[in-house]
Parts: sequence; C-alpha cells; structure tokens
Amino acid sequence: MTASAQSIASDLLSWYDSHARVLPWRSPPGAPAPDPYRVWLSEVMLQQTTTAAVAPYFAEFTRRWPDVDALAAAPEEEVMAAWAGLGYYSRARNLIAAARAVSAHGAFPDSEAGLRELPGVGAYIAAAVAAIAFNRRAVVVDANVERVVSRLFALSDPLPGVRKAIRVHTDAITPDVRSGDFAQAMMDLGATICTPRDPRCLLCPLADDCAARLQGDPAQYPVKPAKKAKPQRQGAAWWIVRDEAVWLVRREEKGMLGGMRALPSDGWSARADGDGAPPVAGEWRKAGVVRHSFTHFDLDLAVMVLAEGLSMPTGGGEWWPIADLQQAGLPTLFAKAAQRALA
DNA sequence: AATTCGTGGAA
DNA sequence: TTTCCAAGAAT
Repeated sequence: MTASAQSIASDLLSWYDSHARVLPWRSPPGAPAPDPYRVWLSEVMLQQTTTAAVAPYFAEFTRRWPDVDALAAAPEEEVMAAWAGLGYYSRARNLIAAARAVSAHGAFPDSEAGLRELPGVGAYIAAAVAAIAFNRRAVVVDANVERVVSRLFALSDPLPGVRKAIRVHTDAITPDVRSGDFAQAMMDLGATICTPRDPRCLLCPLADDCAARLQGDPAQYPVKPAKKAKPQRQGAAWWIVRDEAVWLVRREEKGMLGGMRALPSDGWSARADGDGAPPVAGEWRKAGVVRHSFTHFDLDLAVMVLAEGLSMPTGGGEWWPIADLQQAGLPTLFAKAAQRALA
C-alpha cells in the first residue's frame, strides 16, 4: 500500500471513530464484530433500500427469528408475509433458502468465497459480511463506494464500464486491519458527506486527497448513462367478497411480486397491459384507480368490486377475513388496492 | 452485458 | 409534479 493510500485509510478510520452512524445491526467502531446472522440479514434487507425503511423490518425479523436456525425453521409463507412492503421479493425467497443451507451446515461460512455460494449473496454482500462479521480483508464496493472512489480519483468513464477501475482503486486503499470498519466508514461517508447531489466537501476527511474536488465539480462523478423512459401500463385487480372475507391468490414464484399473496389480476406486466377479463361473471363496478410506480414501469390499476353476481372463483386461492387483511402480507400495490376497495 | 426485479423519501 | 435513487443479485 502506498503512503497516500495509507493516509486515506487512516484519515477515514479516524473520522469514522467519531462520526459513525448508529444503526441497529451495527457494532460501534472498534467493538467486537456483530453476529454474522444480523449482519447478513441487514445486508440483504439493505440492498437498494434505505436504512429508514429497513429498520422496522430488521427489528421485527430479529424479534420473531432471533437466529439463523429459527429463520430456517419458519414456514415460508410467514417469512414472505413478514417481508411484504419491503420490495424485491426474490430476496425473501433467497433468504429462506440461504438460512436453511446455513442451518444445515451448522454455521455461516466465514470466507468471502463460502458466503458467495449462498442464494441471494452476491459479490457485495459476500465481501461486506466477510469484512464486518469476520474481520476479513475484503474489497467492499457498493453504490456509496462507487461514488466516493470515482470522485476521489476523478474516474471519468461512465458506469457500468468504470466499475473495474473502481474496484482496483478501492482495493488499493483498503487496509489490512479494521476491514469492516473501513467498509462501513466508506458507506457512511457516501451516505452523509459524499452525497449524490451537493456533496459536503467542507466536512469531508478526504477532501485534501480528492481529485474531483480539486477539479471543482465532484457531483459530476460517477458518470451515469441516460435512463430510459418508463412505459405506462394499465391493469385491473378484482375484489371478490363473501362472508366478510376476500378472495386472495398467490402469485407465481417467478416474476413480479413472485410468491406473494395478491388480489386476482388481469395479467398486466412490465411488457403489456392487462386483458381486462374478470375472473368470475358478475356486475362489476370500478371502485377507483391505484397509481403505482415500479422500477421499470408505471401502472394504473383499476380496482373492480362486485356489485352483484355469483362470486365463486375457480383455481387456487383462499378466502381471507377482511378484518385480518393486515396479516395477509400483501405487497404495497395490492395493499393500496384493498384500501381503495374498502373506502 | 443488459434486464428484471419494489418501495418510499428527498429535492 | 417529476426525477432520482438507496449497503445489488440473478439471469
């Protein structure tokens, strides 16, 4: 490691000692490493998700399932329902599979390579858990690190091509000791100082080393490709009631909202509008429209309720007591649809 | 390599 | 209001 790289790591760790964010899944700087289960669980929840959104879910999961064996033994349905509202539901399916693999094996893998074998664990999470929970030296690169490093070294090639260079530079400044603290310090710096817009360079412990700041406009890094326009889709969902209960189905394992409970829908997707065909005959009334924005398309979902008619759906599903709807674990789109139907 | 996966908060 | 984007992974 060069003298310059050493001083970057040293300056960052000193800053972290007094400015580390306090988070439920984290140990204070210098303290013994936290439980690998809690580190892994938090990392899975945190991907593409804010710390504020994760906090209540992390509290509930660790309350209900305090260790990996408890999570491994939990019914899949309950875990999926507990994940409802957090998004990216394949994470929950992979979470269960990984918990069962770890529980069967007896312990978490303590190496990056071993962790990488678990479903839902990619390059980032494997490196982060190895560093934070097992104090292994690992090159941890998330979106925060990409931003900090691309600015520190003024890497002007656009994403995603610049990622290789970012990794090389991150490796060069990663110290052999306090690997977990270093990774978390980089993320804290990105989250609180080296922010996407209007970075607070006057407060930055690395300001003197930052090539982008020297150039004068650090916010231009990292350079990102233009985004595509989101298509606007139309769809419908059906609110079928009998004896104070509503008919819920389970969505296919793969694809949007996979494996989650849902209202019957008309086949809308990112690529096509729904066909508008109701699942049962009857006189339907439009209770309203829910506007919902996904990552890659926007959806106007018509919420259809049965004014009168024979409401006996065919195919798989279950009558769910409306009074207990909260426990069904509906994804946000369908929770909003239910709210509209009941309004 | 480019797409496909949710959601809610901030600017 | 719209746009951006937050501790990415799987395919």
